[in-house]
Amino acid sequence: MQRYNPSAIEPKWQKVWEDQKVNEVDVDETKPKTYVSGMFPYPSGAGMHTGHAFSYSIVDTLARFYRQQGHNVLNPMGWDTFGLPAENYAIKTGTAPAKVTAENIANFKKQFKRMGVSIDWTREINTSDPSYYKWTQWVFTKLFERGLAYQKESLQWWCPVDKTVLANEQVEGGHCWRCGSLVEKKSMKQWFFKITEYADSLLEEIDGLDWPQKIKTAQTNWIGKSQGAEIEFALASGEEVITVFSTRPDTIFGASFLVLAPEHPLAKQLGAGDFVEPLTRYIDDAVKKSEIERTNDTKEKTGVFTGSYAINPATGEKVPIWVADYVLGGYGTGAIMAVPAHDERDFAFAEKFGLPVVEVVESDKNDGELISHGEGPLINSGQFDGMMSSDAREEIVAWLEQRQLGRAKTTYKMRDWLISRQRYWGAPIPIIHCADHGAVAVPEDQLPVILPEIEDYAPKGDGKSALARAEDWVNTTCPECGKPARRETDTMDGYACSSWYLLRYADPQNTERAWDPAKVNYWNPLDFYVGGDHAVAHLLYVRFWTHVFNDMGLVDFKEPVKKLVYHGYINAEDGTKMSKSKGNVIDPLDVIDQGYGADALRTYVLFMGPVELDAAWSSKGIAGIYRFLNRVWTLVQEYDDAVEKNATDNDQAVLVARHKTVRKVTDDIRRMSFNTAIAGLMEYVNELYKLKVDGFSEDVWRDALATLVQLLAPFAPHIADELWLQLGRDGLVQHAQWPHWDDELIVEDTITIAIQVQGKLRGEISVAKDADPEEVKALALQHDNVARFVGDKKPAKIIYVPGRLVNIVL
RNA sequence: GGGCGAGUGGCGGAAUUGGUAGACGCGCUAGACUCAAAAUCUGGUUCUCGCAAGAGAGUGAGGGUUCAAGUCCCUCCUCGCCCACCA
Repeated sequence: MQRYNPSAIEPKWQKVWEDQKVNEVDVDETKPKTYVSGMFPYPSGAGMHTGHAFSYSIVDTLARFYRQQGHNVLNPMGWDTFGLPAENYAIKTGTAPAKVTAENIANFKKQFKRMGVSIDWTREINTSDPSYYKWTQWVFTKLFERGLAYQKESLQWWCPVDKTVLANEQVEGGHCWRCGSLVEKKSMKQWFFKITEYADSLLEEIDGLDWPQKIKTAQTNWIGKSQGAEIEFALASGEEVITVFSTRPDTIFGASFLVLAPEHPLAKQLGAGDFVEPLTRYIDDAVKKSEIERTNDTKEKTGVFTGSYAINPATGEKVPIWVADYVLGGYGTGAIMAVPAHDERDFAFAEKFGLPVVEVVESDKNDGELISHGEGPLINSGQFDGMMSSDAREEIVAWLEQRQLGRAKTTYKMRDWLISRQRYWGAPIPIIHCADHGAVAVPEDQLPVILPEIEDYAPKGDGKSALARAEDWVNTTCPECGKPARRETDTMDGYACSSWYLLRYADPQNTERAWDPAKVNYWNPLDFYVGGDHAVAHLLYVRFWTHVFNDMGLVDFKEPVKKLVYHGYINAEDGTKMSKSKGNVIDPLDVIDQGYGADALRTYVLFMGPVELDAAWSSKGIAGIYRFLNRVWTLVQEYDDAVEKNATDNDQAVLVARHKTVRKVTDDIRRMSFNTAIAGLMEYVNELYKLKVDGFSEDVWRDALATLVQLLAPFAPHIADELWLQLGRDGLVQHAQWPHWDDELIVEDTITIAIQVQGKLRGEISVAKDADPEEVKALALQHDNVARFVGDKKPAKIIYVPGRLVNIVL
């Protein structure tokens, strides 16, 4: 009898799969397709970690499950290689990022292969390879043509350590998402993608996505659509007009002052008399501070009076204009009408500076509440008195519109996507700046704009990438007029590269175009996208690009991903995050090498708990899974023992257990409940061990074991193919038909019915599966313990839930 | 402050439509095998009382709907995550 030895069988089967090219696929209209992918990894020098092991165990289990179901399954892999770690390493050591990246990829690939993941490696892509970024650049030029890529001078988040600008999504609580340093505001000319033009389209499609609610909510909040009105307040002196944005135009009669953001273009000009000096000082101070610093201490409001007044267009009264940093320059119009009676922030400000508070909505305030923001009938609002505030919103906007003092307006929190990076290791922005023609896109036949090799990768903090110093490369000619011109020296945000790779997998070697629509429309959109990160950034950008491609007629669908499987993190044994400094990192390759093998690792990470939850690694836990695989192994080795006895008494029980397990495992995998699917397999194995003692007929036993192997294969593919061979089956498990079950067979002839008296369990009886309800009720009343509780009383009602229980109500 | 989740044994968790709470695993424990240990196998394991049969309690707290509630409704507490002066 052989012992279970994963380190012997796993490399053997990995080689068989590779030699037989079993995972290489092509368009095949005769089969249902399934396209599954994890979010492609950044191949760091540290190699694969438990998060990768978890993600790709989910991906591969789905891939193998649907393959066994007869689907044509695309399970590709690629590398998200542009980015700061490789460049920082290059700056430190002088090694070209491309070289380090190639080494890291080789290492990652080897590690993934040792996991036994069923990847079609002929489709491997690498975002920093010119054959890939040629098409990233091509997409850029298409967006540029459509006015969706544009340049503008603006205040931007700037990371002083990484010496680059950052997108809003890359600033976390005022700190750089990469290095953690405090970010600053800096005014620069930058490239943007006009994602705001797609705000409504992206919002509309969210509802229909089969994605976790928390991700959908996060995206909805990020887009942050709010409907309101722009209202014009004329200055009391002079021609100028201040436009404010409000979602509560119904409260305009209560607007007792205006507040401008320090960045507002009129803020300084409004200074009058003695107020000029403190106003200027306040504005200069506030603008220097980052937005985050300003918003960090939310408690205490600060601000200064400008000395100027505006006219409330509803009341005609003079209202003072203040400047305060609680109003943000970048949202709405950068100016608000303050309605202190119905807004907490305005109230706090009014209270501190002694400004008037006018109630205009009547409502029941709870004890201790000074203001209300609920709905109610208007008061102190002229001709609108008595109207419900919710109705007044439209009426008042219409009234203002008529007098040309305002209009309905929708605003979004989302800003355009800033994509230029003053760094070397990224896809060059394919633009040439010409003195006569301005920014000109590089024509398709001149793509890719190859990232040149240079000596010194370090940015010098002058707001330009190291590319600016590659004079030979920078100097070129204008595609329009042929005169000398200069290349754009910024590179693209890495998120641009990852916004279309899911399409490239469908047609990865195409040199004529980014993809063949026929192939993409066959494979895409993804059926399953697996990851545990990028709730808004990547997952919003990839949606944005796909919406654009749909508008351009390049793809037949708007949404790139049907089902998003968003998984949790695997923490260290003590429940804290794994980190090198704490020394509590589990290396999945070590786990394999310790002798547990890839099958145990894969099965264990899926058994730990529901995929969406965080879980703590347990060395005892993986040992338990190894024990389980060992039991499966041994069960097959003892095949002859069980068959020799050739008894048939247990055949029916084995059959029932088998069909039950097929149903449970199939259902559970379909609903992503891998932990319970594995638990079901354990139950089945325990049951077979018990039944094995008495033996069975050979064909029943053989089917029981073959089914076990098939159901186990998505989780533990190596042991499955090995045992499949031992059982004398042909070929690989993945080429066999997934087992079927028969609902009729699952119900045993005799079933156990629970008996309750007044809802409390008092006993059990066994009845035939098709027993007559009246008969079951009578039997229930005869049960000794039940009779004791019923006593002399006559049951008022007897409820029978077929196949489950009887409840006797007294 | 806003939004979204979640609270079940010693631990991770299960209970898919309101129908026997605690599947499965870990741990613990008793036994078998062994000179012994490991490995393996078999049994037990929510708490309290009881030799047992069984009884009582029990899914964060309190109330409600129902023959029946972990599941539905209301009030509250705690924790986690995301966003956060967005007018």
